[in-house]
Amino acid sequence: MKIATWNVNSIKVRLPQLLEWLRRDQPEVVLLQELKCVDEAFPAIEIEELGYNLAVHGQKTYNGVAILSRYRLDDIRKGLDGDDTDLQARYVEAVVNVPQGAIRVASVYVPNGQDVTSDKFPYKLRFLGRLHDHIRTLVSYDEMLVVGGDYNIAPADIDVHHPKKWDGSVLMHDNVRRALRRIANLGLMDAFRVCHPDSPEFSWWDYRGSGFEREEGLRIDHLLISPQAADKLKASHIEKAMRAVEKASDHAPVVAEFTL
DNA sequence: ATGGTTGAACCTCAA
Repeated sequence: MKIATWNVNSIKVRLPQLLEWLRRDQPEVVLLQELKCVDEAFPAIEIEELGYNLAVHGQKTYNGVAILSRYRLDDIRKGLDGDDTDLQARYVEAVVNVPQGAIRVASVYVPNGQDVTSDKFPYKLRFLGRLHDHIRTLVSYDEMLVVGGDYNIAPADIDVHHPKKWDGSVLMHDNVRRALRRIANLGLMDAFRVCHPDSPEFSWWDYRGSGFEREEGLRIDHLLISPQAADKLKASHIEKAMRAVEKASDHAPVVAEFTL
């Protein structure tokens, strides 16, 4: 059973790559971020034709998240509690009905934060606090849980190609790292890091400055898994080759494999 | 050198 997360940076532009990848790798569940389209514009028919059920939480121009699943989806939830003024589409959750039981999954697009002096930075920290509070409830269900997405956080220096160069960046700031550890401390593990304790691999490379060609990447996309899911974890990898194609997203998919 | 690239929508913003 493969569960993957991928920030597509526009589902419209990336649809041919997504369809080809779904046909080739056949992941059972895919968590998408940065759709950059409203629900009505989501290419549901093309994806459903490949056998996927959908939970889409779209938004015009920015953000937008979705769940694709080969199994039926129940209990679909869109958005996080804690701030009625936050209208950004950054969270969608559902229960995947596998024959062996149920797996709760969520696709999350944590705000980038732009710069520590920007008002987007405190918004990022507040969002992470709301995510923490919601996950605290989810872990109490004692079920297989996978919260995947673009966290816009490199958890440790090994997750940054050149930590000195990125010092001060909102992607590796102490406060956001602390916010992520606070979520992990609820009992969630980073699937890729569990499988590869010492590998300096990345999931995002900046379009600017030929980041990918220079191998200047960061690992900011994660699959956080509950102990019940970690017990079944078999492998995890990053689809780096998908960052090398023509018209690539700036993110590569991160995949975790489970033996149910 | 305070740049550079991409996407969506608009003539700029967000990443």
